[in-house]
Amino acid sequence: MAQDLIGCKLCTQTNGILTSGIIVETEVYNGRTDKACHAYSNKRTPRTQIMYEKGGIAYVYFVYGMHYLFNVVTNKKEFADAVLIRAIEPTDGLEEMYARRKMNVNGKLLTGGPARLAQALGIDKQLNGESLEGNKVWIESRNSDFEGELEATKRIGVDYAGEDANLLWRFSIIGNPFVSK
DNA sequence: CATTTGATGTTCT
DNA sequence: GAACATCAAATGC
Repeated sequence: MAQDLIGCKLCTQTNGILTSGIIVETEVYNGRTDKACHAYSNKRTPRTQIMYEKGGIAYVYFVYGMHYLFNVVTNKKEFADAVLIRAIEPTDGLEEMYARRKMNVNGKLLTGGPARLAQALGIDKQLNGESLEGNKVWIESRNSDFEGELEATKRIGVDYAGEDANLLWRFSIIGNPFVSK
């Protein structure tokens, strides 16, 4: 799923304004075997509950006191798996993204990074649990002429997860300028 | 350039 | 009370 999502277009629409971007970097989280997952060992808390729903909805959570991160819930009901969207390449609604990010130039600082893309797309906890088939947030299929080449690397910021920190569960398009380094 | 540090609040123990 | 799937500004070369 994480590999298939790359090249697809993530879209949001709030107050009638469309903003979107092509997904260029993702990470996998597995709720049964992965110490880096909030739902590791099938842990259920008010926060993780949303990951146990049937796939096709958003999991949005807050970290470091100031950032929202956007994930796609991917598995069957009761199987808490998710894919974190780490970077997108902006396509629609550039002006709105500049305003939300308080910036005025396109580049990796606009949407390269999980908290940056969430801010650019206007994603916050109100979208937690939202269907990805609705009209607030959705994902469009990859273009048939998509030619990006993927690489698998270690996940970012999960050193606390012991050996699971070494899993090659981060996927990105080789050479894409919006991918974090 | 690289590295450090401060901002900030929700979640879980 | 500690940890946290981060970022940007400030510092040190």
